Amino acid sequence: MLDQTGVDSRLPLYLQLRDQLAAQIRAQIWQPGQPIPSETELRNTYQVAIGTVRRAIETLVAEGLVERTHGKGTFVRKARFDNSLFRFFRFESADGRPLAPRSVIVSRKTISAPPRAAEVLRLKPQAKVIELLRLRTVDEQPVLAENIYLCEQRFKALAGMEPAQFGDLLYPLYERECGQIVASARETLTVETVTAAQARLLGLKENTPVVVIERIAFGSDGEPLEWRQSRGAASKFRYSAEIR
Amino acid sequence: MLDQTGVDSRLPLYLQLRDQLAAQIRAQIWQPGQPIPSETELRNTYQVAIGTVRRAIETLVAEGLVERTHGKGTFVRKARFDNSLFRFFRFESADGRPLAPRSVIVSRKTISAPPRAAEVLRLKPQAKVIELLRLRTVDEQPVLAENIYLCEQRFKALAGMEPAQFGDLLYPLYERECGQIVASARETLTVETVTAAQARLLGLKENTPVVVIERIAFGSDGEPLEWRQSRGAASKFRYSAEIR
DNA sequence: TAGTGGTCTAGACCACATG
DNA sequence: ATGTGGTCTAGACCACTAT
Repeated sequence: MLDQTGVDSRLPLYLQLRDQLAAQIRAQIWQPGQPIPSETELRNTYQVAIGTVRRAIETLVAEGLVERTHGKGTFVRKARFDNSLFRFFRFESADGRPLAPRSVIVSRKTISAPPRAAEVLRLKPQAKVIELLRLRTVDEQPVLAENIYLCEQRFKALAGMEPAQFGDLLYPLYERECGQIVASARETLTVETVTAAQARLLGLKENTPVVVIERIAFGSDGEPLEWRQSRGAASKFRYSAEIR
Repeated sequence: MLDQTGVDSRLPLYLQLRDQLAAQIRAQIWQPGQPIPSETELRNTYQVAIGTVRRAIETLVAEGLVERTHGKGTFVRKARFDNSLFRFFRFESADGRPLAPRSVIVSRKTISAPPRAAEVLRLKPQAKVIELLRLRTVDEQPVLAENIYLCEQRFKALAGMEPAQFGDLLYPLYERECGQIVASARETLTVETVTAAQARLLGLKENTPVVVIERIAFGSDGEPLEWRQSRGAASKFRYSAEIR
């Protein structure tokens, strides 16, 4: 029925099919923005009922891997998701024009994982991780300081590149250079007073309150890919969430 | 097919059925915690295919109105949702026991709606609203100050009651006394420094940073029911959210 | 063992997008 | 006109829960 490339045949059929499709998306066999085969085609190639195909695709839609449009088709979703952190800090230039945040990598090191990083990324205690310190600016003003941890295994390619070449957005970089696609994230917000080092980085007075956004970013298989802490002045912060 | 009590017959069948079922849940014909009729029963009474019944119920599940358990049935969900705001502030007593927050209504007035309240609750500019000021305490210590606005029409019953009788949780009260069930909410978080009045209420020093949680609570029909602003010391704050 | 929801089939027909 | 996804039917069979 389905060829058995690593799918668990104890799962319901529609989930086995979902896994097959997800695997092909992950393997970039169907490129982001491009359509996947139609329901009828999938029914033929996998020899299952059309309803089962639909169920599998509906699952992928719910997970955000694909998008459907009525008469057009089912398309692999581009990871537009990035930058979404940034919308939580509101910065408006005087004339209200939209402002593009810039990023500077302040440092990049390969170190053995701090205990908390290893725990969050589900690595062995002394596993290697890449640590990035990154500063995000708007109109030359520093606004966000970020500590980012990545599993060295998965993100080897970044250890060899010039940090200046990383560009302003990391998630497209992860996708392009390391084949790692961020699909979802969990964020935890707290407020603390700024440390001396961070006050210097951000150009804040000491004891200013800062918001800390701790983010764990997950791949479409649910594995944690990135652990990130972002700090910015609390006074410029705004965050929205839906409940239920 | 479906009897036409206010459902839009231009909608797909499964949505018409969803609306019918949702109406009966709202009308308390099926009580929270109790099962709704089985798929087969619904198929018979409404004369639609079983798949259509399933689709309608799946929609209700997604909206959080009912819960399904395999061999048991489909149950109207109890609004356990309450109290969820409170989990965003972490308070631990010295011995780590779980602490029940207490509530005190500091004031209750019926006033004509402030502009922002009217806007949020989608009322006419000078419509009457009930304004509650409420203080939440843990171990006798004040921790959260809340301003709450409710449409007077919908929540008439509260204008007549003794505020001391309200109890510690408002949402069950809304449900019991006014038949209003909160199904979802949108929260927006910001940080500001405390005003003198609130500093007094919360027992904080002036200029302490506080987190403001502005919440709009919606009924299952998507109508805004309550507008609430909660303020608490930023140092005791913790908030989690899933993205995508 | 009976009753419930969960999976799966094999279609028909409709609505939307595009050439 | 063709091809896509969206709705709907009328079942069969399986898995879970309770008695």
